[in-house]
Amino acid sequence: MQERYVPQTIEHEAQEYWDRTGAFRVTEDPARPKYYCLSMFPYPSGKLHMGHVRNYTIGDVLTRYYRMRGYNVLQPMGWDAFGLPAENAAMANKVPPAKWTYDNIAYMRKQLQSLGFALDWQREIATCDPTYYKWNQWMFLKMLDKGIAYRKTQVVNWDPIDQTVLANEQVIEGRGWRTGAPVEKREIPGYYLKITQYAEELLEHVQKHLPGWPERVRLMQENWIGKSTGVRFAFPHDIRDASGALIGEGRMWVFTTRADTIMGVTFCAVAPEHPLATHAAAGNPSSRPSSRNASKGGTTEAELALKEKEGLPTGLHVTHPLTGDKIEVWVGNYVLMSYGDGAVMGVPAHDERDFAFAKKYGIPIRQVVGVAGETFSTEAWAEWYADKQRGRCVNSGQLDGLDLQGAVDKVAELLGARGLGEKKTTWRLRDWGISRQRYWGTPIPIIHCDEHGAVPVPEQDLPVVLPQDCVPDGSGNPLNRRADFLNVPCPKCGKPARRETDTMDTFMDSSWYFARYACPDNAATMLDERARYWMPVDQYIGGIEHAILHLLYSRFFTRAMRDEGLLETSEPFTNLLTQGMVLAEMYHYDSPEGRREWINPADVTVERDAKGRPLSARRVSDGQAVVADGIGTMSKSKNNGVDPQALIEQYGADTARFFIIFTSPPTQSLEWSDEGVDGSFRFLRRVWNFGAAFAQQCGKADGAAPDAAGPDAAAQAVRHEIHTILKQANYDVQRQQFNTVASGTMKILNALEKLPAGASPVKEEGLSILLRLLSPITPHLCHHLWRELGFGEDVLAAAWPEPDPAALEQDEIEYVVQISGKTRGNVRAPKSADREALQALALASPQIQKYVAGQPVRKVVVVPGRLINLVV
RNA sequence: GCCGGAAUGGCGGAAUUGGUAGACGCAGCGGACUCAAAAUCCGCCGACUAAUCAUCGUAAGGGUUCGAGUCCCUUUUCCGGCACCA
Repeated sequence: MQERYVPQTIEHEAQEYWDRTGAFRVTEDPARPKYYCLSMFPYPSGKLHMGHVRNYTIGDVLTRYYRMRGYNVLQPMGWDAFGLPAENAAMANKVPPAKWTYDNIAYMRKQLQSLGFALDWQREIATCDPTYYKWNQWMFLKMLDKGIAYRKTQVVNWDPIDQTVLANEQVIEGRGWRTGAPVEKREIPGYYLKITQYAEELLEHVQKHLPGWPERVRLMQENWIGKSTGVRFAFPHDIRDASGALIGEGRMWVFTTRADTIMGVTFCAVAPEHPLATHAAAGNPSSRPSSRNASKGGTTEAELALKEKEGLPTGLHVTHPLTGDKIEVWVGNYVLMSYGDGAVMGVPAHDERDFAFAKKYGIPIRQVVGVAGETFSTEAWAEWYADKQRGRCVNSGQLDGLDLQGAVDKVAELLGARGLGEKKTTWRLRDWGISRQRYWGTPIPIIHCDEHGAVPVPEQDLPVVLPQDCVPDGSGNPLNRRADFLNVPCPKCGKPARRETDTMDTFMDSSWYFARYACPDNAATMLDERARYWMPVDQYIGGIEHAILHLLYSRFFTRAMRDEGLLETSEPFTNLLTQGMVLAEMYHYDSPEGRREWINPADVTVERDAKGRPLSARRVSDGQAVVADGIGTMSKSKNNGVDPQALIEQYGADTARFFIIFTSPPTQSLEWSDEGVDGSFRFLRRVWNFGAAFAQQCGKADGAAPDAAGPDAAAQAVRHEIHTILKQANYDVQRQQFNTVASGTMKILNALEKLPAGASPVKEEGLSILLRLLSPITPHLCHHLWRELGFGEDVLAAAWPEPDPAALEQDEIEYVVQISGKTRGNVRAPKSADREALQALALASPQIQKYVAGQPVRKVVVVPGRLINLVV
C-alpha cells in the first residue's frame, strides 16, 4: 500500500469505480424498503458555494448510511434553472440567459461529481428544459379548467424610468436599483393559484400529520396560514359615483377579529386603490397628488409595517352599523387592497397602530374595553389596552361587561339581524400570484384574442417554447419585441392574436421537481407509476430560509397533483432537515479616500497573545492593519466567501466533507475556519497512516473474532471503549447529529492507537468499525482502505456496524458522589451494589468524610449507574 | 413592526430523560526528534491563585429543585422569514 495519503489519486479512482459499476443508479424494487433522500436543488449561479457543499454532504451521509442499512436509496440532482440572476448576468455580459445558465450547469455538475456524491445522474433535470416546463404549462391548464388558476389584478413595483416591473429585491430603499427613481405601485392583471382553497387542509396537516418536521417550521407555516375567526360587516353609506350609481351597493365591508371593540370605532381607513378612495380622488382634484403619494413605496409587508402610518381624509362618511354615528373615511398607506376587503375599522383606544394614527391626525379616542385595576389614558398607549384575556366591554351599551368571545357573539348576532354582517373565518394566507413580467421563465400558455379574450393554448400545442436567444437589457420583457413568439392565430377563431408574455414564478418549477425525478424521461405524462413508488420524499434537506414559501407551495402543488390523479400522497416531504447557514469572518479597512474595502479572510493574518486571544489583524500582502467585523454569512458583498473548488484541489473532497460534518451539527450555522480544515486533513491522514501500518504489520484482514484476544485486559478495555463510542455514534446518526459521529470516529482512532504494534483481533475489528462509520462522511478514503486492507470488495455493500452487548458490559462502575448537590468525589462500586451498599461506600471514602464531618445524612439520592447524592 | 430561532473557554462545539460543564477538534504554551526547519509524537490548556484547597463560571437578572447549560419568568444581543432573490 502506498505510504503517503494523496487524496486526489484515491478520490479519482473511487469515483471511477462508482461510475464504472453504476453504483448509484437505482430502479424501483418492491422487494426492499425504499428511501428517497433529497437535497434542495441548486440555482445554477455559476459555481458551487459552501452552502451547497454543506447541503449535499448532509444528504450524501444519509444516503450512504441508509444504503448500508439495506434500503433502496434514491438521491437525484437537478437545476432550478429559471430566474432573475440569469437576466442580470445577461444585462452585464450581453449573453443570452440560456447560454449563461447551461454553461453554469456544466461547470457545477463537474464540481458536484468531484465531491463524490452518491447521485443517480441519469435522473438529472433542468427546469428551463422544455421537456420539464411543458408540465408546468400542462398543470396550469388543468388548474384553469378547475378554477384553481384564475386571473385578477395584482400590485407590482413599477420603475417609472425603465418602464418595467421590479422584483422586491430590485427595490433598494424605495428606489429602483438601476435608475434610482422612486418606485411606484401599479396594478396590472396576472394569474393566481387558489392555494387558499387548500388552507384548511394545509393547516390541519401541518399541525397533526408532519411529526418529521421541525417544530419551528411547522409553527411558522401555521402562523403564515393564519386562520382567524372574526366578523365581516358593512358600514352602510349613500356615496354615488359620477354616473349616480351607489359605490359598492352602498356597503363598505371590513373584517375584524376584535368585534368586541366595535363601539370604539372613530374612523375607517381604506386602501388607496379602494373604490371609495379613487372616487374621492376623482371628485377632489386637490387630493389627487396626495393619493398618488400614498401609492409610493414598496409593496412588501415588512416595508408597510416599518413605514410611518399616513392617512388622508376623503371627506366621505359612512354610517356605523350599530350606533348610526357618522364615521369619517380616510385613505391609509398601510391598508392593502389585496387583504380582505381593502378597508379596516379604526379603534384607536384598543389597537396600537390606530392609536398612533389617531394621535397624529387628532381623531377621537374612545375607550370601550376596561381591565379591572387599570386606568385608561388617551395620552399614551399601554399594553393592556389590547388585552384579549382580561378585557371586558365598557361604554358599549348592551355589550357592557361581556368578555371578548361573548361580545363578538353578541355583535355578530346584532349585525346579522340587520343583514349587515356575520361571523367569518379568514386566512392570512393569500392566493399565489404566479405571473412575472420577465423573460427567463416558463411561458404562461395563454393567447389573447380581441374577440375571445384570454384563450388557453390547446394541450396538443404544448410546450409553448421560450425563445433561447433573447438578451434582456433592463427595458422590460424582451418577449414583447419578439414577433415570432408574439404573433399566433387564436385557437378559437384562427384570427391573428397575441401570445401572453408573462412567465411563471420560479416557485412553480420547484413545487413539483421532487416528483419528476422519479420519471424524468416520460414524454407522455407528467408523472407515472414510478413517482407513486418513490413519493413521498423520505428525507428532505435544505436551508431554513425556505421554511415557508417553497415548502408551502410544494405542499399545495402536491395536493393539486393528487387531485389530478397523478399522486397518491398529500404531503411531499415526510422528514425535513433544515440546515444552518455557512458563515465566515469579515475584515475591512477604510482607505484614506474613504472607500471601504472588504478583505478576504484568507488574505488576513491575526496576531495573538500568549493565550491565543486575537490582538490585531493585518493584510498578508502589505501588512495593512484591518478591522475585524466578527462573523457573517458568506457573501460577495463582504468578500468573505471560500471557494469550494480551491479547497477540493488543495485538500481533496473527503477533507471538505469531513470538516463540514465535524464542525457543526447540521441544523446550526457553520463557521468557516482554515485551521479547522487543516485539522480535518490531519485526521484523515492519521487514518491513512494507521491503515498503512496495519497493512505492513498485519497484512490482510482475516476476520478473526475479537474474543480471541482472551484475558488481555488492556485490549478488552480498548474494545469496551470502541463499542461504547459506536453505541453513542449510532444513536447520533439516528438523531442526525453527524458532528458527534465524526468526533466518534476520531475517538475510535485515538483508542486504536493505544494498542501495541502488530496484529490483534481487537485492532482489526476496531478498524473495520472505524472505516464503516466514517464511510458516509469520507467515502473515497474508506472505499480505498476497505479494499486495500482486505475487509471486502466494496464498503458500500458492507453491513452497518452494531455494538457487541458483551463488549459494553462492565464489572465496576464509577459513581459521582455529591454532598448536598455539590460534586465532592468519586467511588468505584461493583455493578451489583444496591442503595445501602453505595451509601456505605460513599461515606467510607476519605475525600467524602471530610465534607460530611459528622453531620447527619438527611436524605440520599441515588441515580442508578451514575450518582450518589448525600444531603446533610 | 410581526412571526420563528440562537447565545456554553481565545475559537468550532460536547453534555440522550435535570445528575462530574467544557468530550472531540482548532488556536496557544512547554517538551522530544532535528545541524536547522517542516512534518510527527508527548504534556499542559475556563477564571481567580505562586501552587494546592476553596470559591466563582454555560448572554444578563430572578425563580423552582437535594441538584439547573438543560425547567419557569423578565431583559439584552445576533440570525432567518415577511408573499416578485432563490
